[in-house]
Amino acid sequence: MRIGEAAEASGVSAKMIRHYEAVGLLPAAARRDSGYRDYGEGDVHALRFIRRARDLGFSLAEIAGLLALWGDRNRASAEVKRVALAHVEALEAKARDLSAMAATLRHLAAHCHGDARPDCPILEELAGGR
Amino acid sequence: MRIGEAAEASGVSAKMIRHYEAVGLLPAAARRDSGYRDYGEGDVHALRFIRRARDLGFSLAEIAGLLALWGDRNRASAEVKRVALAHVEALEAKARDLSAMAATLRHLAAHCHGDARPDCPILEELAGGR
DNA sequence: ATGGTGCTTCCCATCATGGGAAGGTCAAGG
DNA sequence: CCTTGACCTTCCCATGATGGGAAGCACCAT
Repeated sequence: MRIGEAAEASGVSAKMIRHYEAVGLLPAAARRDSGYRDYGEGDVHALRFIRRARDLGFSLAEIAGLLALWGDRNRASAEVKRVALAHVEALEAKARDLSAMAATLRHLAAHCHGDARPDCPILEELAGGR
Repeated sequence: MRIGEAAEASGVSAKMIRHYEAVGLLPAAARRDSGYRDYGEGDVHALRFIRRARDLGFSLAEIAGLLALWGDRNRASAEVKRVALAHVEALEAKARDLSAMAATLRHLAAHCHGDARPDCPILEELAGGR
């Protein structure tokens, strides 16, 4: 199938499919005489794999590792688990950071009148009001 | 003071100070005869304001708005509060997304033996194993 | 005057993604 | 047979915030 159909079938845009090939995440696709890229079911599976991994927040570098593990029948599941849990830690840390920012800001906003008056603890805090 | 001292005093790198000026977040700094940028206390206050806003996850575009509000003595605090709460929503949404990813992945990892055997529900899920 | 430190501008890289231009390919229909 | 339109190709540029590094100028202490 052509790249547009592979994109449709996998949920990865044609633009990104070409990009993944360019950065070496995917092997160079087969070509028709016309020069068009030609994909099979196996390629679509790999693309779906990548999309799901992206949906779980893995970077392309991490996905490259996961693809290698996926393709290695003798891999130890311990290795996969290690990569996954390291990523979980990173996700949770980032989530905590964002939640902390949100909490701080929500606290400041709670003390802001939010009316026509100009005084506002949010700006005062940003300006270094302590 | 020169840019290095302003960077030291504000916690914003010299590189970023120049960048903020280049993108219009800050007015062009005063210059000495030598061509060196010259900063005063007011500039350092603005830089600290930016750094604190960045620490709370505001984008440079949002900060531009906050700086304008900060400099407007007649602003209504309602406006500031509105911007802040919209940002809180965005932060919380992003935190939820990350937490959801982490939870999904942690769940998958919990069902992965994590030993020398090759079978692994994490890869199976990514491969679309349902 | 010399060395070292700090400043200047300019270009490049990151990471994942998309927009868009210029031009080639192919199938359907007049 | 030729046109039209949808699809493909490559290549360049942009995003957002930050940093690295090079080439060259300014300044200060020795």
